[in-house]
Amino acid sequence: MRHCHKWGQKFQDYGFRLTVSREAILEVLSNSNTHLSAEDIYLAVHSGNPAIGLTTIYRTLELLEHTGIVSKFEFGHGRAKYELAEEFSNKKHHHHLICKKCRKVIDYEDFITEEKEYITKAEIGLQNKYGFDIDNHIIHFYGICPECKTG
Amino acid sequence: MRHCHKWGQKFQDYGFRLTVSREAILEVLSNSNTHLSAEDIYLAVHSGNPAIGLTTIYRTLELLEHTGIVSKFEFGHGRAKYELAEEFSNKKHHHHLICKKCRKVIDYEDFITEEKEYITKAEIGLQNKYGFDIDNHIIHFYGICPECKTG
DNA sequence: TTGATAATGAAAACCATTTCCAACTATTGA
DNA sequence: TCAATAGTTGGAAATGGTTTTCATTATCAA
Ligand SMILES: [Mn+2]
Ligand SMILES: [Mn+2]
Ligand SMILES: [Zn+2]
Ligand SMILES: [Zn+2]
Repeated sequence: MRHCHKWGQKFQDYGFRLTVSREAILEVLSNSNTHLSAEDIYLAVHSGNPAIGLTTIYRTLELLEHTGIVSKFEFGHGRAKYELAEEFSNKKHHHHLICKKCRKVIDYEDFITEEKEYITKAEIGLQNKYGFDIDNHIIHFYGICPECKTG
Repeated sequence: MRHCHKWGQKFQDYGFRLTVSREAILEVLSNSNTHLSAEDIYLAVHSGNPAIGLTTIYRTLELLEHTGIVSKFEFGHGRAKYELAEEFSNKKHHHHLICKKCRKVIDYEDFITEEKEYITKAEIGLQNKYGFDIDNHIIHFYGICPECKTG
């Protein structure tokens, strides 16, 4: 095992090999504090290792999402965005505030205590009523950001 | 004014013409109680009026979303889904429970009282802190449905 | 080493959505 | 009534993010 990052073990536990490309992609994701598109990651990885192709980025992201190491978001802007999952990130549990005009996405960590209370109650109730095993949720607020209001 | 549907007025208030195609599309949307893709709507509309093209479906849906008559959802399954907005639908305020395996989407209206309490507080707080004008929110729960668990 | 299996890059395919454009339709004002 | 104007339309083509294909290469266990 090359590195002993927290994600490395989990990834290998799934039977996947921790290759140079895959580590480079995870490196980019953990050094970023925003949401990255596949192309963003491709360009960043490329500067250190130009041999890595875009196909590998997509394939790796699929595995990382499947293993729960990264979270994939569709904000409705035509391309998926990725970020390290809560468990592997230095970011806290957060949700998203999205400007409908300029498409800016803000991470916010406010009101998480109140949220947790509501989410927990809803999850338990929905699991009982609909028989789902719920393991994830998404909350997005949509509006117009201050820059777009005045601009 | 051909019909006096609640949406007709709003649509024309925006300066758009209420054409046969557009009414046909709205008719399909209001007779459905699930989320429809552009192609779903195209096929349904086609049975009554084969002259209406897919391009018109997309164009009309864009206008309807812009005027707030329909809501557009990206569940992450490759195609957008549409449903009549709360104000024009006979459905109540609801959110979505999504199976990660079979991609089934369940509308639920449970825990809306508790939700409203949390959402209102968060909206006000976020508007103050980040200066956004928030007018919409989305809550999705992801998990595995009972059929996919046993199947 | 060796052989089996997994991972890779480049090019091509895919496919939902958008764009273009020429024809058509509704509205307006002489 | 009749243009002139502006809005709407369908089909074909283009777009662009993502996935598939396939031949080659890297990894790992024996
Ligand atoms: Mn985020
Ligand atoms: Mn719904
Ligand atoms: Zn903005
Ligand atoms: Zn299912």
